[in-house]
Amino acid sequence: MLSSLPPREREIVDVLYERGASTVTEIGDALSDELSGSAIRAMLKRLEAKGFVAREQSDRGFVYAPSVSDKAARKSALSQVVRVFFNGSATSAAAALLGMQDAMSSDELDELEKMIAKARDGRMQ
Amino acid sequence: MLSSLPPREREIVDVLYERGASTVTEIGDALSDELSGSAIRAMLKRLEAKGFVAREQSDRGFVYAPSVSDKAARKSALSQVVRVFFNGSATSAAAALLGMQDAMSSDELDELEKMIAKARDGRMQ
DNA sequence: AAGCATGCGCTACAAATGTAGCACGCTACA
DNA sequence: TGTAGCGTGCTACATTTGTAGCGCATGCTT
Repeated sequence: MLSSLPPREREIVDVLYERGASTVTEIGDALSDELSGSAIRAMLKRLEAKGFVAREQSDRGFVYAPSVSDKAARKSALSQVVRVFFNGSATSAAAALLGMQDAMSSDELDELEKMIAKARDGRMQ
Repeated sequence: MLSSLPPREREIVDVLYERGASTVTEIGDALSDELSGSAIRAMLKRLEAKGFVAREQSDRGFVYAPSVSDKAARKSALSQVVRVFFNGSATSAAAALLGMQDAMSSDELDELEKMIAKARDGRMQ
């Protein structure tokens, strides 16, 4: 569970999910505040020990990536917000999403309607 | 920002958002693992100092509640997942919500469609 | 070849977190 | 009226986090 991580470690895996596999330098750039390379490396080491990130050699040096699949992490994160803030109702959460500033484009709304229709079909039989 | 909290503190405010104002005992019951009352109180004290929870007297003793409005916290939490896991696309997030196990009831789907129509209207003019 | 910049791991250490224990006051009830 | 129990606050302490510094390799530049 990502939420079991201390804030800084959490921030770093977030960056990793956001940008995909990254080097220490890239992570440093992505972080909100300046942070020494060795500090970041120490974090990554702990995260690796805990099994949240994996690293591998590349031509740019070591790159780090989340070791929990995007899919699983997404699902877990969503369930968490739904449970905590929306009383377990995925619908309410979706509704809130609709209401956010960066409101969706018409195309996106279309697509969403399609998905709803599909969900309805699945439910029918 | 809730994500700046250490795991245990975070867990406690989550409980508070989930159940609303609660006593120390209730919080203890809601937590996944057994935890001494004084431990919980110490957490709450820190959370209070940081401005994340407020407490007030009630007939059942002190009750603690989040001091950041549900609305703001919700929004912030959603933005966070959308940014980190859905590349900033609220639509993708909503789609993922549709696909979750606790899939929605027909009624809920209906309601969601209404909301979409409404969003579309808002966008039109 | 000497010097310089990078990227790395290790270690150390201050600060924050997570937890338990103790002592107090206020019930309630034998 | 003692005494058992609960909720509270304080303090102390082990562990974990967050960060910087050092020294080592590697590769590039002149």
